Amino acid sequence: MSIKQLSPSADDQSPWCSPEQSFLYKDLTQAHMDKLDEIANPINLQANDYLMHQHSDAHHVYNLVSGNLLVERIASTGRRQVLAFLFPGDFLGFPHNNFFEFSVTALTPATVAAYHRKEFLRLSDEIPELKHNMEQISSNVLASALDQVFALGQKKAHERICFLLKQLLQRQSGAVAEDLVLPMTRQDMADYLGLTIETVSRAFAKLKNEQIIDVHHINHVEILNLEELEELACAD
Amino acid sequence: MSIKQLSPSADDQSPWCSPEQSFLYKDLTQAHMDKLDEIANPINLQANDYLMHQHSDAHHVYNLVSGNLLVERIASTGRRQVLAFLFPGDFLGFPHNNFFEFSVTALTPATVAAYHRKEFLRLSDEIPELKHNMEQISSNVLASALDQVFALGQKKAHERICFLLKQLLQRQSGAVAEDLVLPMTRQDMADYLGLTIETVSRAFAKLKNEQIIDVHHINHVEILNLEELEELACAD
DNA sequence: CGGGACCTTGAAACACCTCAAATATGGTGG
DNA sequence: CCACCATATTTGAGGTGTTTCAAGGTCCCG
Repeated sequence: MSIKQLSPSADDQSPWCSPEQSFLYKDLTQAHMDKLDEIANPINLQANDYLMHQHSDAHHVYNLVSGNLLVERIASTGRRQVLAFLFPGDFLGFPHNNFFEFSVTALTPATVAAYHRKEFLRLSDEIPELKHNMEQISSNVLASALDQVFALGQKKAHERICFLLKQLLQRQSGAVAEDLVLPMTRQDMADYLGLTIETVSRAFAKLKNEQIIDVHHINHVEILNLEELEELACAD
Repeated sequence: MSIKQLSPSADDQSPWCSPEQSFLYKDLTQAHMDKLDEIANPINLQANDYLMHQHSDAHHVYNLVSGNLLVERIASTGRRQVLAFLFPGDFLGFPHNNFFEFSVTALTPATVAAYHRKEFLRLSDEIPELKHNMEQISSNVLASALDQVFALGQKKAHERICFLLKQLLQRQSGAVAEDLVLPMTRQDMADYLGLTIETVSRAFAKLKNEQIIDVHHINHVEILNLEELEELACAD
């Protein structure tokens, strides 16, 4: 099955995943995009489906086409840390690790392009721009992880919530301050930010009370005071 | 000045930084090691010297030869997060980031090999084994960052201390359970683990009281019960 | 309309933080 | 070698933020 069958567009000249959406495709020629598409296998996930499990062999790498994913690590004690939320265009799976030290699950129905790791590596050796994009992506992933370390180490509960909201606003394509969609549950946010679900809930109440946000619907938030939110979020 | 002048060995056939010590040199031929050495510039640091400052241009990448370094990020609010402790053989500086989003300072007198970023990249394009080592190093750095996220998000104070001690025991070459050296201050540990200095001190007291460690000297610890320490440290 | 999952709110407990003081450490000059 | 100083660390008491436990409310879907 060709990956192109997933594309809403019937135009065979355009890649199924546009370069505007995905960092992976940045600066690639049409011919190179086609080569990538040739080795791509589409995977459709329902909400709560697992794309991969912790400690599994890393036979594939992935690119998220649509929907939202969650990356988590669960300890033997049952404690759960959410490591990342993924958005369309995000790349997943480090090609130089033989194992995935995390699980990945779908928050919403999602479509993922899967590449055999070896084929992908061969292609990235062949296409310098692709290799370069991979290096940039690795850099960005590390930067995100370090931002999370800073947030968990230094910020208070309501600041961590602002950190998350700011991140969602930046990374959700098409997100606007008037209607920010939260694709994850309060528990997911809590496990991402190193808090409990109750603390997350109280932090939302506090931010609402301070007129920084308004919660229109459980998963729809309006940013009323973006400046103040960023002030609270950053601290760097 | 040749980097070899730093080597305690007068043997010009052996690299100044041995492959046993440094991941960067893994599987490199003698000729390739020599090429690396040719573009290396030695830097000597005293304790508390800065190797680089946050937001500075990344003109170089580095390899730590001797001594211990600390990687930190300081927010505009003054809050400080220690991102990593570095040991001999550790690589530093992502070649695909144009800026350093952290500062690096010496905990002890240290020697660092500096490489011009562009020359280093040229060489890594030329030597596949070097490129491969870089990819492995990037993977390992990310893995460490994710471990830290888990620790900060999910672990209690004394568990975080165990996490740090276990890490030091693994990464300090030549470290033994009978005499583990702590090259950093309590404040550094606190800022690494997202705690205060007092909490770190009390966590040490608790672990000592429970006969898991013994504090021979401020910076010299004996691990009395490694199994229990790892049990507390891990939780994954 | 009913049931289950998710979310919010309240009260009490706890871990960690803050502030303050005491103690220990390491370096320096006599 | 010792006294002295600045700095780092420990310890104590009290306060705060977060968690825990429990109850009540909301939303969604059949």
